[in-house]
Amino acid sequence: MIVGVSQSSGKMSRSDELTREGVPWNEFTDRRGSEISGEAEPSQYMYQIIEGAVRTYKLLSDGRRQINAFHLPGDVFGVESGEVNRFTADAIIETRVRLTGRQIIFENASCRKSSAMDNILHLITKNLEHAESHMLLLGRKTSLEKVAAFVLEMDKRPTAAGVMILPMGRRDIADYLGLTIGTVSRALSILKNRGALTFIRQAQREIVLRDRRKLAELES
Amino acid sequence: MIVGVSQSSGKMSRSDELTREGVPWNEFTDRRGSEISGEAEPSQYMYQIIEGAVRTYKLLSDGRRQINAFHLPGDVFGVESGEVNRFTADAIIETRVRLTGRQIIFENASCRKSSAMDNILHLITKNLEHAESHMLLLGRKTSLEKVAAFVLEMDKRPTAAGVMILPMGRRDIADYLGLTIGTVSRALSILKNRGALTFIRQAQREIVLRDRRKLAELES
DNA sequence: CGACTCCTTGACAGCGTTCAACAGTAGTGG
DNA sequence: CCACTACTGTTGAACGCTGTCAAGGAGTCG
Repeated sequence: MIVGVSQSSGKMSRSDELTREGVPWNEFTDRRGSEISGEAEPSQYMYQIIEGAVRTYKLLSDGRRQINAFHLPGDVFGVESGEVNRFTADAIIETRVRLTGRQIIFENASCRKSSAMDNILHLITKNLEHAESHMLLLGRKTSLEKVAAFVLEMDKRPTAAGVMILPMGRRDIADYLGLTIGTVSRALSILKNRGALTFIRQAQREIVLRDRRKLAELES
Repeated sequence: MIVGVSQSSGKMSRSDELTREGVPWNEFTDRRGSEISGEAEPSQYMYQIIEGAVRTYKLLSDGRRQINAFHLPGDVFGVESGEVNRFTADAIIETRVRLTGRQIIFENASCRKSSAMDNILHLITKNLEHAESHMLLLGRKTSLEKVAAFVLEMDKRPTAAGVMILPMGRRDIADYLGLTIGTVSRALSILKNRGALTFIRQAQREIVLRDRRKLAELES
């Protein structure tokens, strides 16, 4: 990681507000694939992504992996940890994050009284909400429904600007949806053949949604 | 629901401490199968279970169901809601719960400053932790691993006292694990045949764990 | 251009579902 | 207390969705 210094800026979302509580943030750049924080390590920091993409996941002993969430620019993660991290976080592509000690937030009396606590509660609640919908997806949706839901979810993210550029590969998508690479690939082909989306310039990670209505129906 | 009046009592767990903040709780009894709170309704209350069992779940439009969690005596749920409930909660068996308005907790200044906020954060964090492990289970474990994990999870609950008496039926277990009734039943039979557990007196909901080590190995 | 990784696609196998029959359990009323 | 009924759980057989394995194509980077 390369150390830098950050300054809060940009639009005021709920997560950005946290950065205005007079808390010092340090900025880092993580290379593609590098680990930001590891499962079962003491959790010291919370992170906000400036640029890039991060995946958080859990592993089974034999290597099976479940990605809990993808974090894109603006997202905050690590707030919800207890004493130790419950999952691993690493950079999918080159990523700039800024971080701050968690105890600064939780032990600082002025923070507790301020709206910072509301923001933290809001962030954690959002996480929980996402986790609960994702359980429904993992437990009860078909592969086609899962992939349609994934595409629509990514479409709602700030990345979207006409063309959707996915930072993650098929392996990551599969581990997020509880599928295999092959099934993800097949489902995307089906969606393409049905006219719900198209790929750009033969690059499989650049997608244009052609029929959000059809996708929403397929999501179930 | 039948109205009653409650008084805090019993051992002091993290969730019990919340009941000692001078907050008024009302007590209710819910009959088997009755809905306690519905998805998308405004969320007004948080609940603690005194006796019985509650399931919280989400539904797809065609009736497919995913149970997020089972709540047993002592458990608190509903703290984590935002403006509206994100899931439905109903009683699996006859259940006594006590409830209190959520805004009393969140808007009361004395509560905010006190340890009540720590307890709330702790409860929500526990929920999130459970949701994340459950995603790993739903997305990446086999049917046998899922059922073994379920049995071990229930074994850790206060219900356990030599014999484990499951309040929920096979349908609920299936919808919790992302399986069907048949698969759950088959997996339990396999565990029984392998000597990992036994049923009591032909009652399929009373289980004795014979080999927790073997179950733990099968879990993953 | 060459080597590597990533993605797609096909053939096949297998796990879990579906459907159905049966058995065991519980609930109800005579 | 028993008979009747409805519900719940078990088990078998066949199907199908998704996984597995492999080959080949496309993209990327040196």
